Amino acid sequence: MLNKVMLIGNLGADPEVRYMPSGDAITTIRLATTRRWKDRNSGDRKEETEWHRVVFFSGLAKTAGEYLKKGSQVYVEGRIRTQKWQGQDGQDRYTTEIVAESMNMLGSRSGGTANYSDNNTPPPSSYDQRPSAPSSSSGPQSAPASYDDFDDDIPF
Amino acid sequence: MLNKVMLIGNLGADPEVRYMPSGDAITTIRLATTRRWKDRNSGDRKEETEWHRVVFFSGLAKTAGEYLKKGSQVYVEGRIRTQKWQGQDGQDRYTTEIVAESMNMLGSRSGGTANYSDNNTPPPSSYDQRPSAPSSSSGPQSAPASYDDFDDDIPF
Amino acid sequence: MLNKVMLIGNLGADPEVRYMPSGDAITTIRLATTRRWKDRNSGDRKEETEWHRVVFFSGLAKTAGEYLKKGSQVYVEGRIRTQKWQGQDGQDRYTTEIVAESMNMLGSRSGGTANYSDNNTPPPSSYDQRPSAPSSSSGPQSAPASYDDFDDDIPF
Amino acid sequence: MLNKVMLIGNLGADPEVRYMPSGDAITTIRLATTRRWKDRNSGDRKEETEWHRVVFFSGLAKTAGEYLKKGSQVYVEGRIRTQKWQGQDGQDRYTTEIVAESMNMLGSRSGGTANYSDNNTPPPSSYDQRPSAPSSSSGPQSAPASYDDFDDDIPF
DNA sequence: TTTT
DNA sequence: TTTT
Repeated sequence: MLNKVMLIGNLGADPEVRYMPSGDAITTIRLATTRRWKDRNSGDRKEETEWHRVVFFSGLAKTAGEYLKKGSQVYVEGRIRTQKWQGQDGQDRYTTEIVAESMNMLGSRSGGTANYSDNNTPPPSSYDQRPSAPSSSSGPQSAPASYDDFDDDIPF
Repeated sequence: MLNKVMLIGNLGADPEVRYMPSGDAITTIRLATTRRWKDRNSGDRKEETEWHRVVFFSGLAKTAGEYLKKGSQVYVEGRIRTQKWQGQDGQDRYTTEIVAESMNMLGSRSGGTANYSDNNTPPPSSYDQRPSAPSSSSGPQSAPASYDDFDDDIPF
Repeated sequence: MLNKVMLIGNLGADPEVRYMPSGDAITTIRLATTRRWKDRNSGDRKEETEWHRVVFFSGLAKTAGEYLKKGSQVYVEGRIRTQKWQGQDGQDRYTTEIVAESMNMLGSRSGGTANYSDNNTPPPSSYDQRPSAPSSSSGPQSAPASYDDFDDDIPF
Repeated sequence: MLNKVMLIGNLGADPEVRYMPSGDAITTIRLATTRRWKDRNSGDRKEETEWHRVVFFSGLAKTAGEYLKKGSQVYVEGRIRTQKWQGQDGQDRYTTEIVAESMNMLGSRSGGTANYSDNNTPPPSSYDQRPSAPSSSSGPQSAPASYDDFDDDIPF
């Protein structure tokens, strides 16, 4: 019942943003996580880089598309999803990806706004997707990417 | 920016349920997690049990209060919170607890309804708190503990 | 740098155990995690089951092969790994799996030994893989499945 | 049985390093995690900072003591531990802390060696504690802080 | 006491 | 393809 993925890594390229007929954004990134270890016998340092396809929906997609870029370090939390599709040869293929449920930009101490676009929007340091909440960022060209549209108020 | 706790353990006692003036429930449990290891030198088996105070709010509180009981095995995800208070001697004291953000009852394959109260409500196997959503379970004595009141629909 | 997966689910079939030339076991399971939610518009209950291929090595493989079976509920922690291979048509294919780093059998209070094989070995409730430690449980037919072969002693 | 904590935060002060009679280091940090949300009714932005006491042992303690400093952003994984002690008034007191099991320095792209001490040691970007392995980095002034002393080799 |  |  639990299907949770937590990644900290760097983007191999700028995000790709697509749009749904509804106007909702879908953003995809390629995220590298590198594991380092010493070989048990030889003592050699080894490393292995794993590339993850991460998909963001709704408000998260907008934020990811705006603030992430090639090289960014990011924390992503989400779930694993494997999708089945048909190759041109008619055979089944499977693609596994991470559906992001929240993200956090990391290491943004150094630059401040310099890491982000040319306006002076405060950078999103934390964002939690709340798919059920009404998409409050109404209308085109609303205020730049409020990255915390939803309430999180817990009594007491 | 990340403050996440994940526990799998058993309740040491039945949940305690309190009510706010607003009528919202607040449920508290004591959860045991046991770590087992072998002593490096002696080779002896060792074990250590840690007790956690876990607090549930809103809809989660209702569910936890209804379905959990002494001995139940449960997965809890949440965050750490330390609260300061004053002892009678005027000195500062600190209490650390886990604020639950979601939970999952475990091991409920065997019994089905037997693990729960006397009605034949299907047991809640997964529940995600969405504090911002309106508390839809309207009115007293509504249908027994809808444990997934909120939408989670993600486009595509 | 972080690549972490946490799953709680049930096995869709008995584990498959293979052996390396070295004699080490490699165990593979198919694990189902089910997500439930309500459709935002229709209000309908929905659910989606995701199947994960989980691979265990070394001591973990032995334990998983011995104690897990079809239907078992288990907690698995590990990392995502995608492997590339060639189809018969010469095209690249990718398979994503979870490399297990620790596991926990769940819900085994109720049943006790009934959930396990015919001897009265206590069930493994927690196991941490320590790949670097020597595989101490040497020889055939050693004491039944010591599931915690390695030291975890932390000073103080 | 699972007792896992994952934190990403910033150090409020330089680490404190103590030494055991055995010579092993024990390092303690204060780590801030900040949660931000919007008030449900007023719509006001709110934030709350939680301070965590994190304790590192063995090799991890050495690394944490050497490379972390006030303001550093770090990922810490560990477990919750509550210790009981007696106040001067003879009453029981409890202190909850996080026992670190691994850590990762974050956001160190910008600075490179500038974030670290005056030698040109490569910064530790990932470190996993393996308490059971022999503390191989023996002797004073050994090669500067090998942050991955232990083997992690997993057979295919 | 950190950080954004 | 990223990063250290």
